Amino acid sequence: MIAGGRGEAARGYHHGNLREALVAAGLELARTGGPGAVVLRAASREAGVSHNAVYRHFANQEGLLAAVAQRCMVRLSELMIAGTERVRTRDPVRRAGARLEAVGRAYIDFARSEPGWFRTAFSSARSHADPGATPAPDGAPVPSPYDVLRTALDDLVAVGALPPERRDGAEYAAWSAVHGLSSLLLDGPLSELPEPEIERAIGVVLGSVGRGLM
Amino acid sequence: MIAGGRGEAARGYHHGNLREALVAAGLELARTGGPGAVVLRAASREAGVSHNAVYRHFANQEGLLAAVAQRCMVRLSELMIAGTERVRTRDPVRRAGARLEAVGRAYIDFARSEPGWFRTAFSSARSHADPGATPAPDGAPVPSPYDVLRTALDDLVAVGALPPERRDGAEYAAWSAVHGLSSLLLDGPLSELPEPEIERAIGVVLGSVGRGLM
DNA sequence: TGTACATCAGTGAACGCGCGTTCACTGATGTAC
DNA sequence: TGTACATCAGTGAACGCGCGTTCACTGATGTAC
Repeated sequence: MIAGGRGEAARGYHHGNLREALVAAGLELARTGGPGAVVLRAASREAGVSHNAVYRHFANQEGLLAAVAQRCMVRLSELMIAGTERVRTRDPVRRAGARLEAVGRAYIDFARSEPGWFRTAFSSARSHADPGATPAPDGAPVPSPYDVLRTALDDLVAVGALPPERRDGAEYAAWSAVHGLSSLLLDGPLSELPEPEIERAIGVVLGSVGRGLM
Repeated sequence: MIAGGRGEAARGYHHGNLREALVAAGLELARTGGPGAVVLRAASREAGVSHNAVYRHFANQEGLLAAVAQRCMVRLSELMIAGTERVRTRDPVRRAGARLEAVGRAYIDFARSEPGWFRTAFSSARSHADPGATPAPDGAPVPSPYDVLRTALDDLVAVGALPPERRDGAEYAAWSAVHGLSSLLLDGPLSELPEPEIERAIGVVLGSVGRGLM
């Protein structure tokens, strides 16, 4: 009961897990304000700590932002994985197709329901999504969104739904379509579309991805 | 020789065309630094004028940025139009297809060659690309990028290359793919791809757009 | 078990920065008579 | 053609803001003996 997470107890001079608290505060800031809102002083304020305590755990503000961005990327991955796992279709061919669609839908859902996090995930100049697995928040490695997409495409080939000669580069097409729609819905002209039209656009894009691969 | 544009002459107390000079300065700032670099004081500095003179021509900094963003959007439109006009194919069906591809390629080229302008064009919370034609820099109305894309798709239907029942919503699919690839190449993980692989990705995406429509 | 001491994780004050915006102003321009 | 005056487009000083970062510091923690 003493050393527990965020409770009042054991909050003496030493915080206990300030790094984690700062990332959590940064996530809260990013959620509403996007990457620009992840500022050092606000994060430390929210963590209840003087602002230069941050330098004990991060090289500078950029380091904090990078940690927050990576966390956002992990959340995206988790949602994509959860999406594929929710598919219950029995037929292998149809299941592989449904999984690819679920991956895309999860991506777009994340962007729409958590725009601040989505923008933050892609804010750091240099990628966090690209290289294989990222060290996860709780220790277990989490595949990148890119990995999740690749797996879905590989499965499509395995069940014979995607011709092997079309597999090469297919991630570019699928990823671009889904990422582009997400961006346009958040910051572009499509942000003003009424909800039913948005749903239709999502359907069109996901459908076109499927057909475009064949 | 007296009232000419940017020359030394006739630069008395009154500037002559300060609004235009400020937008030009803003464009220069946006070109290298993106939307975040379009700050009031730097723009007025570059225009050789005290910083509060800006308020004679724009309500505030946001107004200046909006004007710059709109100009970026117009440039994108112009490049897309120029791209379609460069197509020389005779056969109507193949020409319509080549034009759509040219539109997409121009879009991606703009993003890659002028990333600051591309980001600025899509920076304003509310759209500048969506509604019909925008009042152009020199007076003549310029169709929005969206208009250009629509025209290309309509042509595709007109020549029978795109089934009419596929026309509806087709702009979402095409635009998303091309915008998504542009974004991923600028700010996402794809920014680290070697040049030949980037070319391949562009080819894959444009090809998939074509197939996805059919 | 007790003590000395190194290390670590915080504090608090201060720095300089560029920003957007407001204020009262003044010099230039153009128009009415 | 000349003059009075309103309007307009700039100036210059000042405001308050929150930011990132650095400095010298101090209280807490853990370890060697």
